[in-house]
Amino acid sequence: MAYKSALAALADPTRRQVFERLRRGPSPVGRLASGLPVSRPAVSQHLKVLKEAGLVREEQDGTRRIYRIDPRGLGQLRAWLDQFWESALDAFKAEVEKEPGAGGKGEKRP
Amino acid sequence: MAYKSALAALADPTRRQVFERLRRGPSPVGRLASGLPVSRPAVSQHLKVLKEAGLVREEQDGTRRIYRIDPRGLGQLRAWLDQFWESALDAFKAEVEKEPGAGGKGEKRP
DNA sequence: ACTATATGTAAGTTTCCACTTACGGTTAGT
DNA sequence: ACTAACCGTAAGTGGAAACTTACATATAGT
Repeated sequence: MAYKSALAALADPTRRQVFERLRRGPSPVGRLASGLPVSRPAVSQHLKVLKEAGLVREEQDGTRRIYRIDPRGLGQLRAWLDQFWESALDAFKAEVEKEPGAGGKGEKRP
Repeated sequence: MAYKSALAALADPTRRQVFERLRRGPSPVGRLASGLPVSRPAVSQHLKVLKEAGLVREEQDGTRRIYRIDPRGLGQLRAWLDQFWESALDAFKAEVEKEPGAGGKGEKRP
């Protein structure tokens, strides 16, 4: 049931920027904050939300904390999405089979 | 770039309930609203957001509007997620290969 | 034509959240 | 021990957004 917090976390634009920046590899907080239009404490708060959603992992290295993407939360979100994906495809297939002869409104060359 | 609005749309709990209810098949607005803890106009507003995000489709049938899940927005969201999925797996693999002999902290049977 | 049903929209309110500034804590170096 | 660097947390504030009530619109049936 962690897909809920993952969705809420990735909904915010700034938080998404932080997350997308981590896609290029692990990084300490200060480096993430530089280049972003918000303050460093804001980035810290965003990282906390991402961490609680299972989307990032934290590792201490001396005085800095290295953050990296955690595949766990990503996997749960993907699994949740796939449910809808299969349902939507099934429904679409069933609807196409229900219309026998013509192709419906989307007919090619009238 | 529609994955942004899709994420924002699915972040809200009530909107997610509407969307998950549509997973069982198409439905008019009134039926969606009954059984939800919010008013019917609220559901209408949520459906508008979901529609603009490409997550649902609308079809008029007499005096009612039938809503159903639209695979388009779902697909874009899935594609965006897969980028991170592959990146995260690559990074994880590279990190494992970087530690040669021992298995790190996760060693089995010390 | 009139009524009832089903839905979208406008206006207003309240709650929540992203952000900033200020502060405290921890580690490395001299 | 003292200083500097790096980071998390607390408190406060502005703005967005989810919700309700009230109103407008369109279709179907008699």
